[in-house]
Amino acid sequence: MQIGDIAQHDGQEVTVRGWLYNRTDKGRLQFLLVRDGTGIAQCVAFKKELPPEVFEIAQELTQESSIMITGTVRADDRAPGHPGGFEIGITHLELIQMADEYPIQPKEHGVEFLMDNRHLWVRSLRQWAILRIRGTIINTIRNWLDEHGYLLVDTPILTPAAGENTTTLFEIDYYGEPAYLAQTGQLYNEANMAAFGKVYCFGPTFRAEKSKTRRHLMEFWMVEPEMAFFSLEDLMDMEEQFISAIVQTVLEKHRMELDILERDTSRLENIVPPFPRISYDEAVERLKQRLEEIDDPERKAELAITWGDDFGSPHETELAEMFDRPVFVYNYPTAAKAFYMQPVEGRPEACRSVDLLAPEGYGEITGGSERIYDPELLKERVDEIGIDPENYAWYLDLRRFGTVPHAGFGLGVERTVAWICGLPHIRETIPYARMLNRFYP
RNA sequence: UCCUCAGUAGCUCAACGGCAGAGCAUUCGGCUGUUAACCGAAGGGUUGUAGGUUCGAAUCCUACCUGAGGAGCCA
Repeated sequence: MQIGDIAQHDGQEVTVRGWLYNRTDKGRLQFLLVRDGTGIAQCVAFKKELPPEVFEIAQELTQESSIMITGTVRADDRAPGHPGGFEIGITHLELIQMADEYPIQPKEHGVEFLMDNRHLWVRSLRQWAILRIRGTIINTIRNWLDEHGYLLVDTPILTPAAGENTTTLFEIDYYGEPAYLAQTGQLYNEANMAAFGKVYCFGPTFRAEKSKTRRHLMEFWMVEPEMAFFSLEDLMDMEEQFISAIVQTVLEKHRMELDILERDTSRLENIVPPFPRISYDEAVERLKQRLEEIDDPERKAELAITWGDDFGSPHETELAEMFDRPVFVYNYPTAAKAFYMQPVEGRPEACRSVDLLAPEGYGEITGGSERIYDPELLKERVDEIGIDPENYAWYLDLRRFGTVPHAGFGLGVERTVAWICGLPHIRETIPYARMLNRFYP
């Protein structure tokens, strides 16, 4: 039996294989909290009802010892667990291994200690809940896209040049040539888009930025859809459907996990289309208005803004707090964005780009745009920013052979998990976080 | 890279210029309904590293190391 299905086994004799999560020693009565990966169940051993050698094992079990338990499931309101309300009256208990003294206790620990013990920390209840939700989010991303006519077309991780010129890359040695870990699959996506219409890539992405915040990882997962004949408006329509489906699926499948995380789910129920849409111009105006209401000089300096500045995270948080669901901000200044973004008609200083800001201070979870499809203009932009056109020859080629208007975006999986789970830090949203100065274990 | 804060028992913390302490974990004893159980006992320390001030430093000063929070950059 799997503990997750315990309610369907009331009154039956079952066998559970797993690990001891915690034990309460009441002398002739032992409460064993056992986890098997699908849930946690209380197993009860009475001295009177068991052979002495079996009870003795129950009495001596250490935290995280591996065991096999046979017993009868019974409903009992007092029984803790996930799901709770049922417990197993032990009739037989077999020890697989008596675990050494386990470092992580069911109590508060510091971040450094927990990260050093991440290989064990993933067994803990909160981490179990988070990573199960992550699994569902990833699964939903793929299902939704597959069901809506998108084809998964993988893009390379080892690449010969920068995807964009703006961020730092991890360089590696490729048989004597420099190569870089991919920071986006987007340029390849554009080639694939012309072959399959609607495509997406989904994989790890690497950024060697020296970022040290609750929102950054050096290695993170990103899904990047790219669609032929899509306008910026089409893109926003699609994104709000897509994001809403992810949130609603988690709500449907993971009430128990959200409960473990003490997530306020009323904030998530709101996440349905349509999402508010404001232009960058309007966003700047709203921030300026907001600034007039603020007296604290430090806060004022943080939120100061003039047209042309990219938003920092204080700006994003402030904007997002004005709405009860994610908000699209579109038409950013061209100078603040990547070279391949389509200019706004008659207004070259702004481009057809759109970021989606999550509520509750979680910041940018998607970033996308219409791409330049005119070959001359794209060539101009490549020359302008001074990157070597030779590295981009194949990319420029795409505009010579049947170029079409198209658009796409990238969604950061970990930021999405952090937002949906209501976590203060992104490091718990990925099994093994790679951060500045930390890549063990 | 910049700013701020913190490193004391396996873990979480106290002691803030005068004997190095508690809870949890571990070991031993007690308890038939615990929810991070409880009660009693025991073991456990080069106070991050190096230097300095002082009769005396975990405590004050300097440098370094490690970590955390924030900024920038971004998903």
